[in-house]
Amino acid sequence: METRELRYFVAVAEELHFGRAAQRLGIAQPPLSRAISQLERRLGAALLKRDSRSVTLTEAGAVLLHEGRAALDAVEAAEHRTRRAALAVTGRASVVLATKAGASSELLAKLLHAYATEPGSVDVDVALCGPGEQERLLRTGRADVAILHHPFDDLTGLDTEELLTEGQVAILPAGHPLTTRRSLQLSEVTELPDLPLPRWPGNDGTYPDGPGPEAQSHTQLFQLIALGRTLLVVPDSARSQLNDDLVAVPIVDAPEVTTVIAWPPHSRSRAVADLVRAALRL
Amino acid sequence: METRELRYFVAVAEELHFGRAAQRLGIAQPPLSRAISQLERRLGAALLKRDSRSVTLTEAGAVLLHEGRAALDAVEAAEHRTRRAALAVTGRASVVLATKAGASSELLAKLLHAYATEPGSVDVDVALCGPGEQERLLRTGRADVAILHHPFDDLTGLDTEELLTEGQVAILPAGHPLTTRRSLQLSEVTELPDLPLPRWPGNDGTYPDGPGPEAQSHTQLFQLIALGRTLLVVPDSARSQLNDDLVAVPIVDAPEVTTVIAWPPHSRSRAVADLVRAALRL
DNA sequence: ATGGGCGATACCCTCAAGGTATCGTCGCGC
DNA sequence: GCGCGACGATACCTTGAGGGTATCGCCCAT
Repeated sequence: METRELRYFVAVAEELHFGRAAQRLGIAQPPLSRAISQLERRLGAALLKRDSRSVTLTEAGAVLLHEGRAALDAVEAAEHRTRRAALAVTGRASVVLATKAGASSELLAKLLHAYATEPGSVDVDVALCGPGEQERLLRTGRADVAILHHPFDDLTGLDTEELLTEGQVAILPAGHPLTTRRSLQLSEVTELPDLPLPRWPGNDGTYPDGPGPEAQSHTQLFQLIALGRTLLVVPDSARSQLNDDLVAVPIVDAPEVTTVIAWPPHSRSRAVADLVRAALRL
Repeated sequence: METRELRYFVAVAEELHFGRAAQRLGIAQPPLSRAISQLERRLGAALLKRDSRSVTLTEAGAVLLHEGRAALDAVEAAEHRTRRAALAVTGRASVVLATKAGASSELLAKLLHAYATEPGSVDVDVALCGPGEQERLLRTGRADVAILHHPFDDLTGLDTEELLTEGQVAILPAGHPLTTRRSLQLSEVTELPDLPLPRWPGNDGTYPDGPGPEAQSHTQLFQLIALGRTLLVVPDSARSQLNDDLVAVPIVDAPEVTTVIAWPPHSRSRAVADLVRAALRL
């Protein structure tokens, strides 16, 4: 199977529409139709059900969509890592560390400092990512290490070491009635009519429906809380970034959040190993 | 990058010889040379150093060899799993479980029984593998689950659950002086001049050099031990397969062996999940 | 009934991938 | 020191896979 075929199939499987998929791929629709049916013939499996008015995935098609995405990621990763390995020879080596913007900043600062003072350390490029984006960077080889948060991020297929486990707190506007409490239940904050949870853009850039305000950045979000428009449930360490307008109250029954350092399997990079070791020593 | 290019590069990188690689790929040498230099141009990186008498990998080339193998495995896995998903619809579904021939047979029997009695269980095809082979089957999608043994098998990039941790014993011919001992040190058995460790064929089918006898199967191996030609260091549970000719003596300082059940990341198979759950209940 | 949306088919064209012949270079043996 | 042989690169040709345009067939909505 060629990666071109996989890319074609993934495009159709995602769009569920040959015309749009072809447009996205920058080719005409007929060659795309042919490529897909050829792929189906070679695999000996129906991947799509063409229902004259709509296209749907078959069981096998759903499998190929998942596995194919992973395979395309792996190919892309091979390409990126090779390019970066070549760069490292003709000049300064560097590692790319992906981290969620605004999360674990204290831990990150300590890590960077600890690593930088090690002998043989290289430059660390920090990539500040939106939610879920870091995982993608790791899997496609655009990043070498990442700071992830279990159970929010999907760790399957990545090698990880746990760094820190902590509870979660609710971030509330100063003066809100709940700020007088010493602790809260999760159920008390998720369904507050006066403070609906904010909505984040999905991977396609659109917002889910709901009552909460649309958020783009952490600073904007904190401002929205201060204005009494929403609230937030975050790991304990985020307290350090609060100002006087905001109050944190522990939520006793929220799932624990584990901050992990993650890297792609089979990583042969000395720098990645050093970074992980530095992180474990913190 | 197309998988064809990757296959070409991996072939050359493994053979370190354009002619042989071309032969292996079933094409002529000139198009291969061209394909590789084209790949190098597109990546903007030298992958091979052509030293007029020999071909060697550059730093970037070594990275691409590793990552490229993983990517090719992922593509192959996508193909296999799709085919099997299609088969599962048109007839009986099944899972392929890979296990090392002759290892953990008791645990395996219990697992298969426990799973078979579960509601909704499907047929389990057991693939008996040579050393290291199971991992490959998993990564290339020809198997869905595997029983692996840490630290012998490489678990990076696989999801695992631990099933059993045990010490190791030396398997000696009955009557050997060491069989009178209640326990042994690892150093006492690895360098015995009268009982050299056996040699297993590598992935290429050839045997490494050394004094020990060449082994092909476990039964053959046990016979070789009984004949006083070699000895073996294996996990404790292998004792159950011994007959009167053989004696097991614990080795106190051998690394502990953990038997794990492993499956590829992102597995969406119900049967795999059920198998893992059954294994954990043992 | 009919027009429009959508995937499949028919047919053509182009270029990239593969083949053959040959060159350039470098060890090595006589 | 010379020529031979091994090996990768280059030159040039051929073919077919992949892409484009035009059009069909089918179904649903109006």
